[in-house]
Amino acid sequence: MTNQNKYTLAIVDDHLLFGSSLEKLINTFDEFSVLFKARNGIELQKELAQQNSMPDIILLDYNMPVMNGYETVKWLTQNHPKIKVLALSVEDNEKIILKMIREGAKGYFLKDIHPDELKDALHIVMDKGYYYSEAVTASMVNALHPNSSDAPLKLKANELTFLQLACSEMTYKEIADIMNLSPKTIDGYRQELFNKLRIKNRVGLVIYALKNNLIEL
Amino acid sequence: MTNQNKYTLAIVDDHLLFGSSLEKLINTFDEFSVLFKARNGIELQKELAQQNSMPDIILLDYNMPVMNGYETVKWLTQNHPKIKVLALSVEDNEKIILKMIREGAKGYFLKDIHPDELKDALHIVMDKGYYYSEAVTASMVNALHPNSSDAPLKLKANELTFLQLACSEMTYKEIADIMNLSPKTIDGYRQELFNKLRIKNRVGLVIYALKNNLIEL
DNA sequence: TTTAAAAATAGGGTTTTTCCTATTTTTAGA
DNA sequence: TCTAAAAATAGGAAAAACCCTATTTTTAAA
Repeated sequence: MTNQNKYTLAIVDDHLLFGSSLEKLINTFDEFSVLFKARNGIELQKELAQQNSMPDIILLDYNMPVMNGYETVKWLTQNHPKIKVLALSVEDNEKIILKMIREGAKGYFLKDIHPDELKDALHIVMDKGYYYSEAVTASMVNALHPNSSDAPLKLKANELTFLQLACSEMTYKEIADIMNLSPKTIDGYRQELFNKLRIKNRVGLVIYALKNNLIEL
Repeated sequence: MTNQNKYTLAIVDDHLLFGSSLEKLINTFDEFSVLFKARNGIELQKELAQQNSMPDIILLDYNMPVMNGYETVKWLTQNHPKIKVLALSVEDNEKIILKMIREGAKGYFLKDIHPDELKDALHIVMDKGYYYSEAVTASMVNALHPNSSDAPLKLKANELTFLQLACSEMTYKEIADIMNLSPKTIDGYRQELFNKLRIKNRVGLVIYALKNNLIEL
């Protein structure tokens, strides 16, 4: 296969070493070659603007500091719908997977994938237009099965404030003073949150707040 | 340079794609070639046992599920002191850096290093025996500057277990059952920890555990 | 084997948290 | 202005958490 006929890729990853290494690997594949690399979505946009030919596939890391995978794939599907985006991540996180696919990614795989599987995936995505591994399929099945519905669960402003203050060593009485409310009102917030969040005690509150990034440590 | 004269490396990383890619990259360096790869410390031990020549350098990922970077470098410095270990991680975490260096790693760098810098690092480590980047040096300086004293504060095994269990919605009575101790003993641990950690209540325990990576969320 | 230190257990009291249910006040819309 | 829903407040009581001091058991070392 001549170089002209190869499918071209772009790699978007903030880990230089990984990006460069992956480039070498892909260039050993007969039918693929790397057109360029970028460190984040912004750099990608610049590269695409000054490139005279578009890549067929973009390998996109989810975890990037500047313009992350989610924002980037969103931008790509709007501005370059022909380019197939494959999302890449270290995390086997169902939410991320679904988010990326909803936004238009044609596939998703983990960084511990075997190189042969990557090669297969590249072929398949050029062939069929998408590549969904078993893990991804499983996630989608789960998503259609809203058993453990993970609705964002909106908290009212006061509830949130209380929740955040509860993640400290203050007593509820002290929290009531700070919020300028009766301790009994605070007690109401507490009970309401216990019910909503299906938790049993104040430690549950702290854990919930942490898991949902409602407080910083 | 003939293949015979090249310095040899081993790569230990649980992310297959990264490991394989990195291998390709390193094999493009004139003076280095990859002898073998492993996915964790256990696999590395097996490989070393059946290999007839030892690698000059081992590139070791810190984050591995089975036998992690810390344990692996410890084992290596004891069993293969001649092999130079370079630790590799995505996290710019001072504690990890220092831990690895104390255990005998000859260098540490982040996965967003530039390939050229990696190449330089490999040369330097073969030349001088170690490679400490600016980031690492900064960490060491900080370590010698115990301004914000972060004394590790050793907890006894039982205290630690209790602390971890306390970061749940269990009552102390339930924790006592699990640990097969009297609730009074648990109460003793609690009080002891409150004094040691200068905290006032159970929420303080949870926060302490989180801040010191004693529990996962 | 003796002994001192460490670990575990106990008693008992105070405070805070947790859990009901019910009433008053405030707010927003008809 | 009237009214229903939401928010705030209250009382009371059981459970859990918290605190201090003291005794028994276990452990390790002399």
